[in-house]
Amino acid sequence: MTEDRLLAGLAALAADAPDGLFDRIAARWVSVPGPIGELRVAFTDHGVAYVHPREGFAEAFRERFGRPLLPAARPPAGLLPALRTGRASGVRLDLRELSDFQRDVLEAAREIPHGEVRPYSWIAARIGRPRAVRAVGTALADNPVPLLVPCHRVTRSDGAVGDYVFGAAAKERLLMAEGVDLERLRRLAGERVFYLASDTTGVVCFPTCHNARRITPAHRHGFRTLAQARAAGYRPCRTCRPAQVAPE
DNA sequence: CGCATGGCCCTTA
DNA sequence: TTAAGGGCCATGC
Repeated sequence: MTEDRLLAGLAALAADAPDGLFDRIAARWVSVPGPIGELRVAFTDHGVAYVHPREGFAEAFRERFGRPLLPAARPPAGLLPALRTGRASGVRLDLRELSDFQRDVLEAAREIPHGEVRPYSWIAARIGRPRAVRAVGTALADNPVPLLVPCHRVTRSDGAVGDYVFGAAAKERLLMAEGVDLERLRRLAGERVFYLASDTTGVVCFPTCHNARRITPAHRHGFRTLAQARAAGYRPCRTCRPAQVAPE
């Protein structure tokens, strides 16, 4: 269409423009392998701006950003290892289009370690808006850079996996590939256990916290709420910070 | 213990 | 300016 040619023309002009101009006008894209199939990734000089399955990528990008796209010769620094390992700390992100709230949500989600999960309410508390739980879900649904911001590691407080921008099934696959024992989490949730404590350390954790995984069964105690764990004399783990959910 | 309900808050139309 | 609705949550049967 003529609109596409106009955009392509603008992009070509922008590509030859002085430093800094290009990424205010356009973006580049590459096709890369991802954990759930081939992905296309758009980026600017500021970092990765968009991650989307190959199917429908260009249309979705245009709808969202309304900017021209040019193919890139090579992926941005750190992208391939980030997607291969699921640890994305080494890749820069371009989140300039987002609201402050959305950026806060994504930054909090980025703190969740590989192989672990946290509730939506944990994110809400972490960014200082403990009641904005639904809004957190909305912000994650709009995450422009899934996988790099691991929104698949945000799950529901009742133990269910919850929804995902690429579908709940993909979320489960990603988590299992990271070593999250969903079966065990479901079993615990069935017993209404959402926190695990150790009577040797006196610390209470989220079940997937790497500190919780090492608790010897004989010393492990499950709790339904953080308040109950506290009442039993446990203090919240400083690594997984379950206190974020129920401050006080 | 599964389901319904009211609550909350950010974004968009 | 307002209103509606969403990757949720806590509570109450």
